[in-house]
Amino acid sequence: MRIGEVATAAGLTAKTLRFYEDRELLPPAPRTANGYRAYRAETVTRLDFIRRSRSAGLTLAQIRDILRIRDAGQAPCVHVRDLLTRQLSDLDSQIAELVALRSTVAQFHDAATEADPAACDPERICSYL
Amino acid sequence: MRIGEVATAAGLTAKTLRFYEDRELLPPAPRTANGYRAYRAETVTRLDFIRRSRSAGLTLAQIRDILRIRDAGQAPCVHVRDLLTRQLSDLDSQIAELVALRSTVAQFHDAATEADPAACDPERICSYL
DNA sequence: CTGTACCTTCCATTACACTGGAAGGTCAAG
DNA sequence: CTTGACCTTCCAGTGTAATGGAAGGTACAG
Repeated sequence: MRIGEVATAAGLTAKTLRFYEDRELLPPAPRTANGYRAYRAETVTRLDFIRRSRSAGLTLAQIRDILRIRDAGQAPCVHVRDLLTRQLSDLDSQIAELVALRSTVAQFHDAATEADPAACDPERICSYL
Repeated sequence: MRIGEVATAAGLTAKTLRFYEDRELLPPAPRTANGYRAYRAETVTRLDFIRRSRSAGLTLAQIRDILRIRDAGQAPCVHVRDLLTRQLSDLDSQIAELVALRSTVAQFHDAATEADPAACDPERICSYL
């Protein structure tokens, strides 16, 4: 399969596949006589895995590490479990941060909605913030 | 006041102040005979405003726009109110996205915790994802 | 022979807010 | 006279995941 075929099958672009090869998520593809990349059909499966992992919010570097373990012939279970645990707690922190920010902004917003524009002190630039 | 003094007073670095000048959050500072930037004490107030705005999650471009309005002699109230309204709804979307992602990851994580590593199919790379 | 649809590499760019470093000027103290 | 702490400009890089485009090679149809 040529790069465009694989890309279409995986719902990506040829550019992205070359980029993934550069980032070592795909092994260097064997080439045909004219220099075109020649992929096996399993590559689509691998790209599906990458897509699922991306949808779990894993970075390309994290996915690359999982793939390296699998490519070394080992089961990446333990690694993946740890990754997901960390990902969960990262998400919890991020959500907590955003919720806190939301409440700060909501306060500013309430102040801005209720306050009297005439009370503004130009020195302070904006009395709502 | 020289740049280092102002930076220290505002809890920033001289680099950041030059960067803010470049991004037009600070007007070009007047210079002393030797070319050093000479700031008035009010600059610290302006930087405090910038800090408060940053802590509300506003971008430097948004803050720059507020400052432009104020520098033009007008009260930026209405603009700020709109900005905060949009900021609130942006935050709500972001939080919703992260919460959804968290639930996806939690499912993967539960699968990874309960599943049997022996059931892994190397072809699929990782049966948890 | 030409058009077109592919493919190749390499370099630059996007958004965000800085940060690092090079190369050099200025000023007061010791 | 040198050391050290400042200051100046300008260029490049950080991290993320691609995307855009130039310049050129390949394959096949009409």
